[in-house]
Amino acid sequence: MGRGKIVIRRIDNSTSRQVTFSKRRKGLIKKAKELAILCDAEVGLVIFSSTGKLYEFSNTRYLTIYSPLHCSPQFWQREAAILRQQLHNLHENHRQLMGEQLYGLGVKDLQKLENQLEMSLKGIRMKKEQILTDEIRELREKGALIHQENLELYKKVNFLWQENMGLYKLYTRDADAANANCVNSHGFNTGENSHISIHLQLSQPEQENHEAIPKTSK
Amino acid sequence: MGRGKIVIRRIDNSTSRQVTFSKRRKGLIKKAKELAILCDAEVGLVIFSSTGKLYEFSNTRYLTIYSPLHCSPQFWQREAAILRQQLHNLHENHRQLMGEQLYGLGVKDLQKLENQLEMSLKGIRMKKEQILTDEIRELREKGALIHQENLELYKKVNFLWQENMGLYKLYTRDADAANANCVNSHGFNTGENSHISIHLQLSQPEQENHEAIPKTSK
DNA sequence: AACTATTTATAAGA
DNA sequence: TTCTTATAAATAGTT
Repeated sequence: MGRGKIVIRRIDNSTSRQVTFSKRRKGLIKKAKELAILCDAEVGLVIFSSTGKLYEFSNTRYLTIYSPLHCSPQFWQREAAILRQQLHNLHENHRQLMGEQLYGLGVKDLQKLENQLEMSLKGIRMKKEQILTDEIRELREKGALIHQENLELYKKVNFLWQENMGLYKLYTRDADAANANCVNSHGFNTGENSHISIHLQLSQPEQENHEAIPKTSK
Repeated sequence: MGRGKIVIRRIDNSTSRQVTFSKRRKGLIKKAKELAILCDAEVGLVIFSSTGKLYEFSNTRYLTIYSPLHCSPQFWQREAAILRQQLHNLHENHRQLMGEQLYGLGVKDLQKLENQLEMSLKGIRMKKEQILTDEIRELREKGALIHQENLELYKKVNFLWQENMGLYKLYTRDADAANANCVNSHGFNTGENSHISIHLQLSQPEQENHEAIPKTSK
C-alpha cells in the first residue's frame, strides 16, 4: 500500500527504515486497538525498535504486568538497555564491514573500511599460508621418515635374498646329483618374495636405491 | 477498508464479530511480522479471543514466556548475561574479521573468512567507485554549464566591441579635423575592455570560439 | 470461503 | 518530522 510495491525484507537504508518503522508501528498499534475494541479481545503488543526503544499497547493484564517496563529493578533494565544498544552498534559496524549498509558513507570512510578489510585479508591469508606450509613440511618429514624405513627394509630384503641365494647354492650343490629335474630354479622369483618386492615399489615413489631390489625376471 | 465504513466499537452481532476477529487477527499478525522484518525490530504480540483462545506472534524472548519468574531481578540478571554473551560473541567474530584472533581456525574457516572479506571489499569498492564517478559526472556537467555561459559572455563582449569600433569611427571622423593629436587610437585596447577579455580567457579552458574575441594588440 | 467495492495503510517524494 | 498523493493492501458486506 503505497506508491510502489515492496518486498518484505530488512530495509537497508537506515533512514527509510526508521521512517517506515515509525509509520508501521503507528499503524500496527492502531489496528491492535481496533481489534481489541471491535472484537472484544485482549491484545498485548510490545515493540522494540532496532535501537532498543520500547513501544507497547495492551488492554490485557499479562503484558502490562510482565512487560519489561513494569517489572524489575531499574538497574537491570538500564543495564540491559545499554547492552542492547552496544550490541546494536556492533551489529551495524559488522554489517558495514560485510559490505551492507554502505548508505551515507563518504569516500573517506569507504577508503578506511577498504584498508581495514585489506589488512584483515592479509592477516588471514598469512595465517592460511602458514598452516598450509606447516602441513607441507610435516608431510615432507613424514615422507622422509617412511623413505628411511623403506631403505632399511630394502637392505633387509637384500640381505635375506643373498642369504637365500647362498642356501640355494648349497642346496643345489648337494641335491643336484640326486634330483636334478625336480626343482624349479626360479623358485625365489615367484611366491612371497616377489610379492614383497612389488609392494615396496608401490610405497616408494622416488626412483633411487632400486638397484638394491632383486628384479623379478618375469 | 471494505464495502462500507465502520465505526470502531464492539460489534454486537456475535457471528460477524467472530468473522471480523478472524480476519483482523490474521491481518494484525501479518503486519507485526512485516514490521519485525522490514525494520529489524523485536515484536511481541499476544491476542486472546473473547472466548479465551490464545494467538501470538513473537520474534523476541519477552513475550513467548510470561510467568512471574521472568519479572524477578534474576530474570533481568540473566537477560543482561545473555546480552553480554552475545556482545562477546559478536566481538570475537569482529576480531576474527579484523584478522586478529585467528588461533585454532582451520584452512577451511580461513578460506571462508577470506571469501567473505573479499565480497565485502568488492561491495565497498563498487560503492566508492560509484561515488567518485557520480562526482566526476557532476563536475563535467557543471563545467559544461559554465562553458556555455562563457560562450554567451564572449558573444556579448564581441558585440560591444563592434559597437565601440563603430562609435570610435564616428567619433574620429567628426573630431579628426579639430583635435587630431589629442586622442590615443589604441584607447579601446587598454583599460576595461582588455581586462574583461583576459579574464574570460582564463576561465575558458577549451580553445574554441576564441576568434570571437578581439585580440589585444600588445 | 470467495468475491469485490471501498476504505485504509503506506511508499515515495517534497 | 510531517504532509501529500498515488497506489497497494486490508477488509466489510455480500454471495
